[in-house]
Amino acid sequence: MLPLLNKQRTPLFALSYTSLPCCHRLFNGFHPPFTTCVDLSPSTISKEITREISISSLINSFVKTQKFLQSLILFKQINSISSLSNSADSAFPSLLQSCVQISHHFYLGKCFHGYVLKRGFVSFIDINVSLIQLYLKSRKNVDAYQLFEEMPSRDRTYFDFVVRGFGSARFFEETLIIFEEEVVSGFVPCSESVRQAIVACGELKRLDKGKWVHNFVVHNGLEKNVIICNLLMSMYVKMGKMELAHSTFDTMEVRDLVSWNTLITGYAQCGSWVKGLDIYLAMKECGDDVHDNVTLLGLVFACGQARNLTQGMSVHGHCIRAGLLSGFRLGTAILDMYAKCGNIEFAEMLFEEEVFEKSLVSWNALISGFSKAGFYQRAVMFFKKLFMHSNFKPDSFTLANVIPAYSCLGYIDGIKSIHALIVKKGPDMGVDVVLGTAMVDAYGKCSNLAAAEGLFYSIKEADTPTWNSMLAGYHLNDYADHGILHFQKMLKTQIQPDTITMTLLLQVCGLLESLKLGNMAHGCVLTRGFTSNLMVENALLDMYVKCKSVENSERLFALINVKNIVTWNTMLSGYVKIASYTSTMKMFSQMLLERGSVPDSVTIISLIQASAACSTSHGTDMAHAFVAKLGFDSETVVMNSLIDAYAKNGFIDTASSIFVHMGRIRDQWSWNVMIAGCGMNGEAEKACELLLLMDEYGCEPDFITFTALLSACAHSGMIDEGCKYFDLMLNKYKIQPSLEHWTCIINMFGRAGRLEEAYKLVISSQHPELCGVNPADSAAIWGAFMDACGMYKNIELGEMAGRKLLQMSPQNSGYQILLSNLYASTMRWDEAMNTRQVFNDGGSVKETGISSVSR
DNA sequence: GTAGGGTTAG
Repeated sequence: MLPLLNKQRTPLFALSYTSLPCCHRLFNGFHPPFTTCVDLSPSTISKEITREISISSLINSFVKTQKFLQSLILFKQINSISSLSNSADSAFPSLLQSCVQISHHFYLGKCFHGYVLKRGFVSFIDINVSLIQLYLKSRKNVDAYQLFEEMPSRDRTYFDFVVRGFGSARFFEETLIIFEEEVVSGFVPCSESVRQAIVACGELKRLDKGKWVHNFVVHNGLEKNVIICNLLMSMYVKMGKMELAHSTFDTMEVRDLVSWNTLITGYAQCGSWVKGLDIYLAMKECGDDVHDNVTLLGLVFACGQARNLTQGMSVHGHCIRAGLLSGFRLGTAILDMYAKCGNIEFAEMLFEEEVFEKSLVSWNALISGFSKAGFYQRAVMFFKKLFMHSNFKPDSFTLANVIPAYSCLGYIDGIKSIHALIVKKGPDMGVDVVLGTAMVDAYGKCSNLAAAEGLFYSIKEADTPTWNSMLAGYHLNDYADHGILHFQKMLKTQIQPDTITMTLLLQVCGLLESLKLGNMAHGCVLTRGFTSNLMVENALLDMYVKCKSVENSERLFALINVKNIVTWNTMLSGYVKIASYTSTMKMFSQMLLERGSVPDSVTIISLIQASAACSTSHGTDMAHAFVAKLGFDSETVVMNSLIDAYAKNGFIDTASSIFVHMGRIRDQWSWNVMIAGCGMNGEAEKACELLLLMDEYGCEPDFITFTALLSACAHSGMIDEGCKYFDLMLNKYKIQPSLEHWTCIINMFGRAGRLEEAYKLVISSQHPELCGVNPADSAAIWGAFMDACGMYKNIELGEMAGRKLLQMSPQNSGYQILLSNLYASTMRWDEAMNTRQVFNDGGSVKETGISSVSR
């Protein structure tokens, strides 16, 4: 085997490589390890080598015995000796093989490519092929393809090799091109190449090419090849062309279990689980082959996708009878099926009782189940359990499953620690889109838009859901203008908007209450053909409702053929919004007549609001009775709305007794609504007591609680109390004051005529580091102060504030209306009229952002 | 060759 490697000669090489860590391995197997090392000069090596052995043969021997690193080291050494630099020429194919086999192959390969070019060997088949292989292994498809193009003479073997190479490296575009070129050049590709070409068509979803390859198969008599036909079926399945997959199946001369399984799982994956089951039954009847766990896996998946628990349980029974439950992946699939069908307790039981071998995927399926069913605490608990007490390490699936649980619980710290985990050692965010998307969504939900944006722009392969998540973040945090810009940016990319994008876009338009933008979005919905989707239609309806366009919403409502509860609720809430209570009632009666429309808590809330508003004395009582009759009295949201209605109509005692009765079903909103109710009814002291009680009951106040409390104090003139709670909000609860808080407290001082103190507050609100007020809010705070000046007829201070406002945003015409009000308050009518004239010429109030305060 | 778990929404 190694005629040139004689034991007496080998010390020469061993000694010259002693500085390398592989020294011991170098001649392992040829002779005993060396203990003495003497440094030899290159000239000595040179003499020794040329005298005794052929370098190429030695290198080849190394490669044949899989001593790849050694072969490369030897080459490097030889190459540094100029007199020997050409003596390894015939070992180039072997050396390239070594590059392919060991790590850092790309850099080594680049080096060798240089040598190859220098020596003019690039068109030697074995060298070209090895270089291609090398580049493919380093994922450098462009370099590899260039080598293919530069190859002057190509035979069938060469083509087949390159097709296989690109195919198995999953560079499908190139695979297909090279395969086509092979056929066009008049060669008949081997069956392995045909297989690769079929797979490539499926992955690229190129139906035209797929049919062309199919045709090739038929014309070359390959349809007897079961594997090829199965692959053709699988290709059609991947393209969603089940009818073609089925017809291929029908024309097959020979079928095996894989053929049946491909068809069954194909139907299962496209949602036709009934069809999948039919095929399964047909297969049993044929007696063609006995099903295996892949068959059942397909069926279980189908039931899970279809959320068909009954059928799923029957398949489960089948698995038990067939004794396949503990088999390959089946246990996890069944667990997942139960979780998807909402039977999460059973899924947990399967998991805990260990009826099958658990894998990381089983953990992930369970965590996903909890997360989707809204059991966020338990999702987090199992995640922690996996992290601390199992032998598995969370992967990107685990994280993507637990992230929504964390964000729905508002655990920003949990989100941040997962982020740290990803950055530290986890999957690369830029590569894993789904995980990145989940993180963007989570930051959006936790109102950390800066983090969400930072992440979003770092995701290289952002897809539609990623863009949607960012859009959802803008919507959720009231950044409507950013949302519109985001959508416009999206249109400039290759990423296609889907129904969710359109829904979010319409919501953003609703947020802006801009009919103009809404109409444009409507146009977009029409041109992109999203009108047949009920979710989009409901969002469209909601947009018109939010823009208070009764005419458009009624027209659209009439056009929606199949309505669901959301459609009705949107319309009902719309009528409530425009105070058209008789229409609300009429629509509700109409809804009850419609088959299949059962009111839910959202419906009832609109009803309560309408009844309470149209008949102040009895309306709320009637609604209350109705709530009890329909059994909604255990629904927190409904009862909160009832408290609100009673309080708004001045029945604070009834509101209070409902609140007390609610007991355990009270949530943060119940407390907020009750505190606000007390404020409205002049019971600010009671509101303050409720805050303390809320804390005792373990319910933490939020910024809404303080909005209610501050306005209660403002209305009752309890300035010192108001200041105390403002301080509490800032320092104890660490809540950043919003525009509403600032205007409320300035208003409070204004009413009491304590303008100096109000002024101090305005100044303190302007420190961005301290309070984080944005420029638009800042202007609005000055506006509120001007209002306060008007109330106390302090023209001098008011004008000063006006100048400040003008200086801050010269484009903003809103300040003139405030100024005009200020003059009017002291009956300086001429000045008031003049200022208003400027305003009338100046444009719309809506855009100023001040109008809400001046009202 | 067929093959279990993930993000976005009314």
